[in-house]
Amino acid sequence: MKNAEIAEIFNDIADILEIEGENRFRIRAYRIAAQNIEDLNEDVEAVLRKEKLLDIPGIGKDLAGKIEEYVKRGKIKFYEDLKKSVSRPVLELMTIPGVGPKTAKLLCDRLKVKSINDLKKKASQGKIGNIFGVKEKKVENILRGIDFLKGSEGRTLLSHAVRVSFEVISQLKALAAAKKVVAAGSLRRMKETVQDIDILVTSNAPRRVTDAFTKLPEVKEVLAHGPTKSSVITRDAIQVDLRVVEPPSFGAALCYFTGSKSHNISLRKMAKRRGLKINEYGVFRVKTNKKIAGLDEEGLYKAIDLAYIPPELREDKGEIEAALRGKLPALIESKDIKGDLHVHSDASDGALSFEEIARACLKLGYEYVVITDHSKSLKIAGGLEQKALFENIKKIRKLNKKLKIRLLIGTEADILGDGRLDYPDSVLKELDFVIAAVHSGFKQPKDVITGRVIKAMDNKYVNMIAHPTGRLIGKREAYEIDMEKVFKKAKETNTTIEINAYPERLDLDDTSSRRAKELGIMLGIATDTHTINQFHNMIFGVSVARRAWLEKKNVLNTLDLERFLKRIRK
DNA sequence: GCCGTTTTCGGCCCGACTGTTTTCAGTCG
Repeated sequence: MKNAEIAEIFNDIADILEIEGENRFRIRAYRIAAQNIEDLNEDVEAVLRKEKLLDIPGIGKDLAGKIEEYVKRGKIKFYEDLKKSVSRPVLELMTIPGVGPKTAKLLCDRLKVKSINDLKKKASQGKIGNIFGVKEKKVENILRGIDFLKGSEGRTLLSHAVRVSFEVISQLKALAAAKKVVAAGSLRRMKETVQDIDILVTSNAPRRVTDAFTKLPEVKEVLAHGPTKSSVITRDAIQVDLRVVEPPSFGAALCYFTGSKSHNISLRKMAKRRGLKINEYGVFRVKTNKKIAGLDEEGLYKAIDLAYIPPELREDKGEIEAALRGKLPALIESKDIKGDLHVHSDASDGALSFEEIARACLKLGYEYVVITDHSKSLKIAGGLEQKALFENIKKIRKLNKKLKIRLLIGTEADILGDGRLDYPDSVLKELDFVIAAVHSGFKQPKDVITGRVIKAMDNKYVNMIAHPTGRLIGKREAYEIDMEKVFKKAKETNTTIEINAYPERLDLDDTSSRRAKELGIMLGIATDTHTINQFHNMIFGVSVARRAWLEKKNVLNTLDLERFLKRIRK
C-alpha cells in the first residue's frame, strides 16, 4: 500500500514549492491531492491497474502521471530534482508551530541554521533577533514552538481530549457572559485522535469570555488572545482554541469551527455558485450582503440546498453529493446498540464478576451481553482451561434464570501460529458466540498473518474477528494484514468483523469499516471491557461506525435478543 | 495543478491574530 508514501511526497512537494514562493493554487493542488490519496479506502496501485486514477478527486493528468511513475520506478524525478533545490533544514524548521516557509527560509539563508536543535542553540545565544523580520517576540514564539513540538508526541487520543474538553466547557458555562458553549473541530467530528480542542461560545460580550478563558487554572500558556479568538496550551499539553461569536451567528460559526477544512471549502464553493457567501457569521447574498442564514446549522445547509450533514461525515468524502441527492445514510446511534459482544470477566483478566457485568449492562439498556474471556494459550491474561470454561458455561446458564438481561457465554479465542484456534471444535460448539483474535506473531509477513485469520474464519464456529489489524493508536502499527482478503472471506463465511471500541484500538478504523460496509460485511461494535468504566467506551465505537457511514442494519449488535440469537446460531 | 449548471481558460474559501518593515505579510485553522 503506497498511499501514505505518495501522500507524503505530494505534501513534501507542496512544502518545497511554498518555500520557493510558487503559485499558491498549484501548492494547494498538491495538498488536496495528498489528502485525497491518504483518505482513499483503496490501494492506489489497484486504482492504477484499473486505470481509474483520474477518478480520484484532485488528481489530474499530471499527478496521475507522477503516481504511476512512483509505483513503477519507486521515485518521481520532479520530486528528486526539487529536493536538490532546497536544504533539508528549511523543511525541518517548518514543522515548528508558528514557523512557516518564509521564516524557515530566512533563518536558514541568513543564519545558516542546520536543524531545530541548532536553531534553539543559536536563539539562546542571542544570535537571532536582529535579522530582517525577526525580532524579540518572534524569537520567543519560535522557542516556545520548539518546546511544544518536543513536549507533544503527536496527536491526542479522542477519549482524552473529550475529558479535557468537558473540564474546560463546564468552567466556561459558569461564566455569566457565555450563553452557548460547545465543542467543535475534529473532536465534534469524533476523529480517533485530535490535534487540538476547539470550543465555540456565543456571547454578547466576547471579550469577557476570552479574558476569562485565558485565565483558567489549567492554562499553562497563552498563544494568542484577541477579542473574539484565543488559543492556549493546557497543563497536559493540549492546545485549546476558543472562538466567540454573537448568538445569531451560532450555526454558521459552529459549522465553520467544526470543519473539516475541506468540507467547509466545498460548502463555500457551492455557496459561491449560488451567488452566496458563507463565513463564520452567516450565509449572505453577495450582491446585497443580506444575511439569509446562520442561526443554526440546519438553516445554513438548507440555504445551499443541502440536507443537514452530521458532523462525523464532514470530511468531504462524498457527503455533500449525498446530501444534494437526499442519499445521506441514516447513521447508527448509541441507542441502537442492544448488547455488548466482547467483555472480560474476573474469570480471566477482567475485574468484574458475571453479576456485576449483568447489572452494568442492564443499566445501559442492553438486552444481552457476551462474556468472552481469553482462551487457554493466553496465559498472561489468565486464559481459561477447558475445564474452567465448562464450569462457567454452567454458572452462566444457571444465573440467567434470575437475570433481567441475557448473559451469553463466549470466548476470545487465540488464533494460533498456524491459524487453528486453541480450543477444539468440541469446546467451541458449546459456546453461544466465538470471537477469534490474533495475540501473537505480530511481525509475521503479510501472507502468513492474513492466512491465519482467513483460516480462523473457515472454522464454522467463529462468529467474529476481534481487533482485526492489531494497531494501538500512537503505540503500535497495525500488523501486515491484507484486509481486502479478510473482507472477501468474511463475506463468504458470513463472519462479523469487530469495531473494537477501546479508545486506543478503534480497530477496525473508520476508513476500513466504510470499505467493509461497501462490501456488504456485517460489523460488530464491542467494548473489550475489563473494568466497570469501560462499558462507556461504546460511544467511541459507535463514532467510528458513524464516521464509516454505517447504518443500524450494518451492525450485528443492533439486533434485538431474539434476532441476534437466530443469526448467530449455526 | 485541477476543474467545469460561467467547461479548455480563468478562476481557485474566508477571516482572525501576531509581529513588525506601521500597512500588511505571515501563519493558522
